[in-house]
Amino acid sequence: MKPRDENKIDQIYQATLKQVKANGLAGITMQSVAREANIATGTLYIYFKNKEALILSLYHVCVKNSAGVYFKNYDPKAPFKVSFYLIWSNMVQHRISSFTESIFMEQCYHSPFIDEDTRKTLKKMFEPLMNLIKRGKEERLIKDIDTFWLIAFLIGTVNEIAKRTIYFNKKLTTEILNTNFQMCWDGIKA
Amino acid sequence: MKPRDENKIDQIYQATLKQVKANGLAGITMQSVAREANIATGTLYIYFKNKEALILSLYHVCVKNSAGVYFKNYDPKAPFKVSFYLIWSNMVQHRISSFTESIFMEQCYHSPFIDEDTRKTLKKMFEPLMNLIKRGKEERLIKDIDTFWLIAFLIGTVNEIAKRTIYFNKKLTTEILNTNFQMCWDGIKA
DNA sequence: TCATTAAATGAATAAATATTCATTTAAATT
DNA sequence: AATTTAAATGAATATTTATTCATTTAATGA
Repeated sequence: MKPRDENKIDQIYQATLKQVKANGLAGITMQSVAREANIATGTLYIYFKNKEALILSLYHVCVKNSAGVYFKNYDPKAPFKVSFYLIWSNMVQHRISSFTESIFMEQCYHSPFIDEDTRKTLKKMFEPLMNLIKRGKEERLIKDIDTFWLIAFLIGTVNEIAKRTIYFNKKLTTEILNTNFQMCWDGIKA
Repeated sequence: MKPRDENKIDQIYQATLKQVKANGLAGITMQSVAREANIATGTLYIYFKNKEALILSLYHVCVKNSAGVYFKNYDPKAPFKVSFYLIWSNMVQHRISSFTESIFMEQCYHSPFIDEDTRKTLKKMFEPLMNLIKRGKEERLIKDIDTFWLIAFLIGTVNEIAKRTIYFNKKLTTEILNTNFQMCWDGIKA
């Protein structure tokens, strides 16, 4: 018997991301995804039940991917600021290197494809970061502000740096990264 | 002769925004917009040539609306920090009170509807803010960092505060607003 | 009041898009 | 090499959605 080409799923995912980046979630069609992936339209339906399943499945893969990367090399025993810098910079770098995934996730968030439950799983992704922030407050290193707003502050800066790096075609040197981190740190430090 | 109901255009805009908030740009159809606006599908085509024209036209209205509000009550002769707080808080408040517009604009940005030129008009909107930032640097009140990244920092925080206020159904009290401003200010101050 | 004119309607049609399926292809097993 | 099995194909079909248009409605001015 003929086995599945296990590369194909990733090929389809990549094609979908590319299409979403170019035309938005509103712009993708099953034919355009198939064309981009160099496969027949019907083949999509061997790997995914329908369009919704494809999008949803890709969404979950993207969420999973991010979560892992954010905490790469994270050592909970390292000093607070070291850990904080690591995670902050992981987030910035991942959002830049996986920018199409980020856009895709953002667009999914307000779409008929993602339901309320799916939305909630996103929250769990940030639990280790929440714990780190709490630790920073306990150690009196950062401001005694509701963790919710401290994280809002972080995520906001991270997102916008990534967006602008891509849209305005900037090269994010270590110097620029550190300058941006400095603003962020000064914002939250006690 | 029967005159046009001049309220109708706004009615259509509001219906479109409501639909986009609920289902994303990928989820709207001319029939769903018409239903939401309590008019017949055909009536949409009296006011707009086609779907693309409707979306594009609404996009321009939204951009125009934001630009004005951000600089409401702005007095260039006021002290820097006063002006800065005013504009920052105008931005936060406008993004919250016009959240559907914000989502819509964000989604349009990556869609087949908006072209490169249209995208550029967004940049002009922030020119007065750029000038204020430059003044702050000249007065040595804020860090000597590329205005581009200072603005990225601001916009990032503003966007995320607005998003979270809405998504997590928070009440943005003056106290919380000021706490958030403090982080932002500490981040950019010299 | 009546005639005129354009708005408004919504069913009908056109166009775009998702999905299916009969057929072909190719890997694996005998 | 022949057989089996599922993948792959892409044209055909089903479905959804955009757009049109013959008809009705209502505001205006003669």
